[in-house]
Amino acid sequence: MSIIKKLNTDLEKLVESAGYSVENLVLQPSGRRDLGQFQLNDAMTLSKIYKKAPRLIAEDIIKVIEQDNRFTNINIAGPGFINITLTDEYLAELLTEIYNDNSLNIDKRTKKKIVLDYGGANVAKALHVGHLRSANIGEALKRLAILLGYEVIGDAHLGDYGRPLGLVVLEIKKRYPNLVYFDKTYTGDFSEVEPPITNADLEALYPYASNKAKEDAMYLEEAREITFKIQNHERGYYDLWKKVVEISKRDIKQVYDTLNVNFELWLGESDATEYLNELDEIYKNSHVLTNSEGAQIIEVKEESDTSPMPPLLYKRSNGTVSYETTDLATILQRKKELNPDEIWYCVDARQSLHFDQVFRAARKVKLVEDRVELEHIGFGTMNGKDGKPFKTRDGGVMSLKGLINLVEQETKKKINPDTVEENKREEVAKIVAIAALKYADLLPFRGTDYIFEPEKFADLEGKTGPYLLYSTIRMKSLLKKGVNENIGKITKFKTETEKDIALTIIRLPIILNKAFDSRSLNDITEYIYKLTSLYNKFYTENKILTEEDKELKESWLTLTKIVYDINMMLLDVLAIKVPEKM
RNA sequence: GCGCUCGUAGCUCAGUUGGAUAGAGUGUUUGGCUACGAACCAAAAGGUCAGGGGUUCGAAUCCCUUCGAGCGCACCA
Repeated sequence: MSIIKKLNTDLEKLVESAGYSVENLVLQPSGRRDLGQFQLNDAMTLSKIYKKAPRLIAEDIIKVIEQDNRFTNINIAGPGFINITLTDEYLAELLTEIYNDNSLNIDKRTKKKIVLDYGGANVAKALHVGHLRSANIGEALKRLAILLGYEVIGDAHLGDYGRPLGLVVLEIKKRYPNLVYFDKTYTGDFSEVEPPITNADLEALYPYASNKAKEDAMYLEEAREITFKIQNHERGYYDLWKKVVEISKRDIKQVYDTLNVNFELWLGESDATEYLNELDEIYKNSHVLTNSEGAQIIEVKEESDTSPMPPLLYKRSNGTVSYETTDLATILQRKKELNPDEIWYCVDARQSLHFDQVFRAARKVKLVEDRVELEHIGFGTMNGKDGKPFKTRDGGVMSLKGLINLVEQETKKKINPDTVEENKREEVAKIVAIAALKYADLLPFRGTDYIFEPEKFADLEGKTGPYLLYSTIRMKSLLKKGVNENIGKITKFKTETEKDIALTIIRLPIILNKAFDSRSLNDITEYIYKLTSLYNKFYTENKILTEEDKELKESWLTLTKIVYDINMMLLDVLAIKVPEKM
């Protein structure tokens, strides 16, 4: 159990010993730091239950708290706020404990297995700025969950199955009609044939084919037929499609690597197709499929609905499966192959209706047991200044590679030539650029839209990734210079700033829990900034290495080490790397 | 039309299981490097929390309502 949690429990017992039963007592940082470090608001809530003036209750409570020598400066203010301060000795003791065992500053949870579906990459399409959030949030949530004791399997779940692939294969056929893949008389092994296509070709092919399909109904129909052929594993088409996936996947993986995003699984929609027959059996036997305008649908309305709920499209009238259906097949696949306790989808919030439908359809036939949680972790759209999904000046989408490059140009200019060797500057500039990008992206709350400005990501001062890296490296540098000094015990504080740092440190478990429960990283990004800026203030207020009071010097170095360790841990959760120097 | 998400400082965003005086960053003005790394630190100015009503000891937060924005509403994924 974490120190802060134990503190809450202890106080809860104290309040109970005063004659009041209280649930989930929370020691909050005081809004009036001039009156105390923490505040308890429970006297006001209790007054309703016990029908007694809150000030009288507060007086009863402080009488017992005063008996506990860990607390000091206990007072009542306003309608019944109880302010509490920890004694310096006790606070110092807590910090020393944390230094010796950082598990005292984290609340582990009971282990569960989570399959996390994130990334959102599609085959034959370049990753663009819209893919940034899913990758960043998904990867960070994964790492956070692991830190808290879960087992997490991240799956890229590539979009490798729908009409886009039909379009791409069709366009390849138009341009290279003589490829053996389209030769019905060819009987050889396709796996040995390399199509003359690069990833760059694919990225250009798809938009071309997509636009053409919008104008040309015949073309669209042809693409549909090819999609159908691929889905039915027709020789040649199916094999070419597999090659396309392979080429594309290599490039996608490279961009994710740059972003420190690593998937345990690289399955795609198509990998679930081997479960389609079984899925059909399940749905047919349950008699939930109905025909509608030639298509098969599943009604997912529920009696409790207060608004219309459209049915789920199970199979299109032309026989192809919809992506609702591949998602259902994927649930079945994950159930069979991984048997998770929870399945999370880190996907754009605009798809909430889709997931609502899929989850309902899955529940309807118990594709997974009721205990298995299915959760859509939707995130907001990156909009342009006009409030609409971001487009570049010429109306196109900005590629992720392009954005990374842009930020890297900025970080390159600021690398310190005195500390970073010339042959490492390129690499360091990249690490710093990725930090800037990821931190800026994780700073707003997950669920709301935010305005995307490339310049904002290239901003390197203030509340930014580079600020955190710079500060953390400076701490490390300090610790290195003080390597022969005593470290390991905090015995005293000299300034209020140090105590603020200490109080921030012991609140870490609350932040981690809140971030996890809200499935958003902004609590963590805010917290690292808060901790770091407090430390920087302390750093400029005091000269640590030349301090003559030995105990104070040891306290300061120990405090530095704790902050440094927390920063390293949290930056790792955010999947942000820290360079040696910058 | 129905539904979802929102509206907080010039700009970009936090804060919403109801707590005291609504916070950051940026921008503007100003001060601090012969000092452990100045991508740093400090200070000032900047608010009708979209408008109105309600609930109560207390509302940016909960309820109602008006206005405004974005998104979604089966044969794309």
